[in-house]
Amino acid sequence: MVRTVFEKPDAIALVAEVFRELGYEGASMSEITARTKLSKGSVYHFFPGGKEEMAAEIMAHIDTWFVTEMFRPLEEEDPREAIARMWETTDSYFRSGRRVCLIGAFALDETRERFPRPIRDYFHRWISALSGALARAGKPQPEAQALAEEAVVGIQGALTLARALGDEAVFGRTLARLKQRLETAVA
Amino acid sequence: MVRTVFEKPDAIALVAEVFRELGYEGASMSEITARTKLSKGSVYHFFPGGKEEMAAEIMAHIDTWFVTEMFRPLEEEDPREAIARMWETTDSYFRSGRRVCLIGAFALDETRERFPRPIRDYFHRWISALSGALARAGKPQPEAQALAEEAVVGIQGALTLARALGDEAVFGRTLARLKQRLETAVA
DNA sequence: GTCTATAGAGTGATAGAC
DNA sequence: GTCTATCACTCTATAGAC
Repeated sequence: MVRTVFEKPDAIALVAEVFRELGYEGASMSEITARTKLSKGSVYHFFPGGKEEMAAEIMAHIDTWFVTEMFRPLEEEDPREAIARMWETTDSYFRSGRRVCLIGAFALDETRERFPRPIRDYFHRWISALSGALARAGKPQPEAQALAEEAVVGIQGALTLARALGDEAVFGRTLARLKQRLETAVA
Repeated sequence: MVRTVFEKPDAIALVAEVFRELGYEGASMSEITARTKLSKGSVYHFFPGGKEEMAAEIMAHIDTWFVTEMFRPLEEEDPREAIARMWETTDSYFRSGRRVCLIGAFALDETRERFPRPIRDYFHRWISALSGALARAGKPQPEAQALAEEAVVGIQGALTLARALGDEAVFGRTLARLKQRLETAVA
């Protein structure tokens, strides 16, 4: 019998991809154990609260990653540089449109009722971090807020369309268009 | 024993709302029968193929509705009028952002693998109908296609954000912005 | 009475929890 | 692995339209 030792951060990342691909209801325990190679014992060792705890920890993990890699730079560093890096981070995180937004997917069905706060906070912070950066780059407040909202809306929509059309190019075109528009706005 | 008689179109519409709210995997037979008041007997009478047939008929029903109310007008009628009506139809169909796009939600998880064609065709036809209308209104082709894609991307993104933020206003703002942009483009 | 659509208990399989 | 609850689905009795 071969025993593989997992660390909790690995377990979170592995289970996250199953939820991302199948959604909350679609991610059955048997699919989770089959796809991750984690045993049922390991899964309940890491997540005594079961599926609900797995999803909560995954969302917290995603949120922490975005705060570190994107939101705090937008809030604290040179705004033009942070915005430029945001497009690269977005493209690489979502694998140029091949990976969906787990939190966006959770928002669409009743999974939202289980986790309203983390879902709301994630998008709210993205928009407000970007809006703040645009404001520091010289854009007056109401337009900065509108542009930030347009960008996050566009990213989510492009992820949906890329999956629906089976054509990731729509994601790249959308990012390029939004990047151009924000650069023009703070030029 | 009280017997309620349903017609198939009513059954499709009732079941559609359950799928729309819960997603494909989340819409269990017990939720479907509980929420629609259809008995299991009725459900399997109308949809002998079970859940898969229900979802297929629901998507066909949605597609037919959009073709009649939106895509054919965009393809055949006065383009400026049809585009103006498209914004009203979109706002009313999605209940100003309170109702999600079932086909968009299906695209995000493995449900897409069950119904790749209807999902792809729905969005493809929306974009190409709108692109054609913009072209007939005088917009040169490559820009018409890009604007149409931007509009459909924005609608989908706004539906996700409206649900995620629990704030339907983002949907109204997005529709207003896109409407303005397309009108400016063909002015 | 006939026939079709509905009601809802019952089926084996599989879910999540432990 | 074991548990119970719930899953998708089947089946039979019968209500109600003719």
